[in-house]
Formats: sequence, C-alpha cells, structure tokens
Amino acid sequence: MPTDAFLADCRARLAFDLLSNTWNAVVLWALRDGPSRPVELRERIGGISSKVLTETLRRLQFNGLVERQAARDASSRVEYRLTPLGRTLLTPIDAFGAWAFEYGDEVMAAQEAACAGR
Amino acid sequence: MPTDAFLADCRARLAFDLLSNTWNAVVLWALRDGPSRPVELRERIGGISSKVLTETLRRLQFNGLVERQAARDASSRVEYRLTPLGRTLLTPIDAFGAWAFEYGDEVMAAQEAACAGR
DNA sequence: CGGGATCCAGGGCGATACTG
DNA sequence: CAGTATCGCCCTGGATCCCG
Repeated sequence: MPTDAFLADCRARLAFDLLSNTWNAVVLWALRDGPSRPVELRERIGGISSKVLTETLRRLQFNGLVERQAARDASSRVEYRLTPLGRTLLTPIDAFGAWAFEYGDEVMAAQEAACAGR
Repeated sequence: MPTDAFLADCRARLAFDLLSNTWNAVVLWALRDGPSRPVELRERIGGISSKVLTETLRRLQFNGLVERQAARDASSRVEYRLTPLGRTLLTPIDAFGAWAFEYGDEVMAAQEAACAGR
C-alpha cells in the first residue's frame, strides 16, 4: 500500500465509509463466530432495534460483506453470515478492538479532562 | 484482548465511535506525517470545508488525539499535531488502509452487482 | 488565514405499531 | 420471528457570510 496519496485515493475513503456509521462494525463483529439469526444478533449486541439491525444488514449486504439465507421451510427463520470478503474485514476491525482495549482508558480520561476544563 | 464479550464492552464501542463519522479517520491520516496548518490539511485532504475541518479537529482534540498550537506571534497561524495517543491510532487505521487497497475493488464490484440486480 | 455564526438539507437512529 | 411503515429528533455535513 502506498503511504502517500492516500487521501485523494477513493479506495481508502471507501473503507472508512464502511466504518462511518454506528452499527456496521458492531454487527460485523457480532457475526464473526458464525451465521446468526437476527434475534441472536440483537441479544448479543444489545441496544439495537429490529429496524436498525435490518437496515444495517442491508447495507452490509449491499457492500458484499454479508449474505442472507432464508430457511427452506416456510418458517420465518433467517440466517446472516459473513461473506469471504466480509471475513477479511475482521482483521482490521480486530486491530481497532485491540487498540480500544489498550487505550480506551486514555481516551475517556481525555474526554473527562476536556469536560472539566470547560 | 478478550475475543468474546466484545459487544457489551463499552471500550470497543468507544473505539468504533471514533471512526463513526466521515472525517475523523481522514484527518488523523492527513496528520500522520507531522504537524500541519489547516490550509495544508484542506488542500491535502480535498473536499472538506473550513467549518467541517475545524469541527473535526475539535472532536479529535476532545478525545485527546490531536493538539492545537497557536503561533507565538500574533499572526493567525496555527498548527495541529497528533498527540502520542493519537499516533497510536495510526496502526489500526493503517490496517484499514491496507484492507482498502487490497479489497476495494471487490467492494465496488459488489455494489455495482447489487445495483444491477435491482 | 483561522474560525466563528447562520441557515439548511439529508440521513442515521430510535420508538412504536403493524403485517405475514 | 422477520421485516416494514411512520413519525420525529438531532446531528453531521455543506454553503455562505463575516469578524479578528
């Protein structure tokens, strides 16, 4: 990867856009351990409404990161799973998780310091 | 880092939130090579208004990732630079850049395929 | 040049209710 | 259970103007 000319490169922004909303990364992460049904996802994630979850999954689907599989019987059981492409995104997301685990406290401290200063 | 109990962990979401807007990652990236003045940042980034750049820098400042340094003379020259904490974030961002460089085409292809299917 | 003040449009996100 | 339809808030992001 070239270290310069990054910003004008649409590819980089494309990747940033994939993470530029509240739930994309969270849902991808929630799918890391295998296919899941919406109910499972919701309880695993917590705090996400059915509607927003669906919207997020549609977005991820649109970008080729997730695929949807309906049950073959008529029951309303559906599964979502990461595509191979989506799975490759776990590595960078992992990097962020590790970062948060290590530096999360510092960020929160900075936030409180900034608030205190006001 | 624990691989489970990630989603309920506020720390992880905190990190995701740092990337959950359009410009945070881009501006951080633009600062990677050293302190810069807003004008420089704007031309390096491209497509960002003065107002939005300022807002973004304030956000990053609030989170302790960037610091602002006014010139000592009265001229209106200001520099922004990454804090040590902010610099640690470059590694995960790098991971995303590398990912985009490698898989960007696949994402765009998936998008086009999704559009064609409609 | 830096950056505030406005005004404005779009969309993310939430709560709720409803259909199959 | 999965998903859609509404309604509405609020924030991001963009354009413009103006001040030190």
